[in-house]
Amino acid sequence: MKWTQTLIPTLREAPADAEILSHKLLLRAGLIRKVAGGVYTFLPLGLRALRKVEQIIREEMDRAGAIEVLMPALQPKELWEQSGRAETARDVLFKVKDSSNREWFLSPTAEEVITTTAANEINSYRQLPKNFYQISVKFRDEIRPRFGLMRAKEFIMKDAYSFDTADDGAMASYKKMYDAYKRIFDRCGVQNFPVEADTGVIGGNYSHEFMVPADTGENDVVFCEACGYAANVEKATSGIPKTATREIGAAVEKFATPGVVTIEALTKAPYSVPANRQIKTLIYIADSKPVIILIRGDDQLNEAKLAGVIGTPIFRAATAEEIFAALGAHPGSLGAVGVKNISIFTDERLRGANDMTTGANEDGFHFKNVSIERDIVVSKWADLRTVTAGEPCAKCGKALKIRRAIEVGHVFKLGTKYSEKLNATFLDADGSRKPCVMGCYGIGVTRTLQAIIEQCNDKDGIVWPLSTAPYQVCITPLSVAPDNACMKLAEKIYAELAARGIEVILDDRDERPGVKFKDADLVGFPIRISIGEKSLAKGEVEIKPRSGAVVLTKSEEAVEKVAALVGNGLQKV
RNA sequence: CGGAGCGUGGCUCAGCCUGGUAGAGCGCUUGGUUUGGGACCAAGAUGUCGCAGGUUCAAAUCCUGUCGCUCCGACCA
Repeated sequence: MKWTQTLIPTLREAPADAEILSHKLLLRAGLIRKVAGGVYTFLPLGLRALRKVEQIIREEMDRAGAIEVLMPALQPKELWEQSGRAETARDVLFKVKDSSNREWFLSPTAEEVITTTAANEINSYRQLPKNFYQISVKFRDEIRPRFGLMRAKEFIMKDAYSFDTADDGAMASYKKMYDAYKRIFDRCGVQNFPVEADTGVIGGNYSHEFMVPADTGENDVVFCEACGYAANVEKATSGIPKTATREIGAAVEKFATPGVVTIEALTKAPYSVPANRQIKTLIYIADSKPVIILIRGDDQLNEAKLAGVIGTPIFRAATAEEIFAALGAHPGSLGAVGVKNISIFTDERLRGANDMTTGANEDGFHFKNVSIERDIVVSKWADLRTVTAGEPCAKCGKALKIRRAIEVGHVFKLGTKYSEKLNATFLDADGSRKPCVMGCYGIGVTRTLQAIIEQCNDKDGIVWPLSTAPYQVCITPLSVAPDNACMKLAEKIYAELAARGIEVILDDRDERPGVKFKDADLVGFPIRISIGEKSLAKGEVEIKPRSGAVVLTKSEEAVEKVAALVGNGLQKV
């Protein structure tokens, strides 16, 4: 490709609405342009890099035995009603109507469609297992798109769906995808690691996310350097001790706490109740009914964990009015002592706790000497607290750490949730009809592209891994006059590299050398070949890896050396 | 949806407080001089100051509404 033929609109300054480095570089290097918030056009260079990521995914999915299909973005509303997700996923669904007023959803994923396909086309255990995948545009009605391609309304995703006859087969399919994901992200040239994950509203019971470490990521990952434990903070647990049981049998006692409405205030004189001897009482509305959540005063509720036990995907924190209606007191004076007819979910860390202080459901009063199991009717015990850095690892006891990361892939073991609802059944060898056991596996392709840039850059611009660079080699003749020796040699090397299947761009712009060098660095081509009159007079050209030093090379050896660099993945000249 | 901020040429921004016929740098066009890390000189082109309404002799500037964008929060397959 000739630079003047394509369009690479580099920018010296980043548009003001780009916040994080990778977003700025995407714009400055001329890879994408914003059409609207969360909606982007891929320009030629950006598309090439995107196709590289897609191709790696295709190769690894194919290697893992998955088969490619393409499903519609436009999906009938009825299908989503059948699975129940029209309701549970309503906030992220783009809804459209056609001219005859029929309702459609723009697909954020395709469990419904693929499961229907399986229901129609798979009848026998002899046809299983199967794993279908597609790479396609997906839509999500993001409340707040941000960070360029990271969180967009429209994005490209690879989604795959496995169908097995039984649990052990489903586990094997899951493992294949897990291994394929590791290969995919390694090949993309980014640091990545799998973590145990929450399953969210997609359902299922076993899941891992693939994370790219980055301070600008939107996930907190808890990990243990000693034993390798790693989990999304939504899922993570620790070996933190339960609340100490004390040898005090005194009865519950009400005491006045005028104006005290925070845990913090109660820790101070004259009350001096440490936060770890307080019970925090939170009210949520689940399916229109109030529920009480109890956690220790020094802990934070983990809503993802709560979602797993509360029994409905539709819940939210209660308003002050709803709280008063339910308990007769305002936030800051709430408690569960003596409460009946409201479900009480209690964090495991409070099991056995006594000598605790909590609100009395009367503004301005608290109870002390509260024993959870004696004084409160707990509906369900569960792990509801959020792990914090420094807590002991549940597996090995060493201190846990927390870091930010970008979620680029997610694998789920789904079970039979969708196959039952959408009748994806098969006739087993024993003649019985069974639902397929499913798994689903997503990769945010456009997000992965940005994650690569977020991780692979320096002060001058992007530093593409060879595997995902839009072009592997950029040839920079310092003079572009057609009869100039530099340009003639550039054309020759260009043709020879291209003939070897190397992806090469020739910067044939009539620009000053500085401009060309700056642009090549900004865009981040892995290898630059500079051809100037000074070195050419000695029969040499320069080979410069993007992140390495210039190597002077005899011009007739340049093609061979660059081909070797590309061939061995840029290890050495 | 709650809180904060911003909309002025392709990009970055000044001007607004204190109303008086719209500016700078970069980019773009033309000519010339340059030519190994974002050159220089000269001459140009490019704006309904987001949109609508109001106040005023006069509005980029003040007021109201509206749309869009960004950040924090809530949300997140």
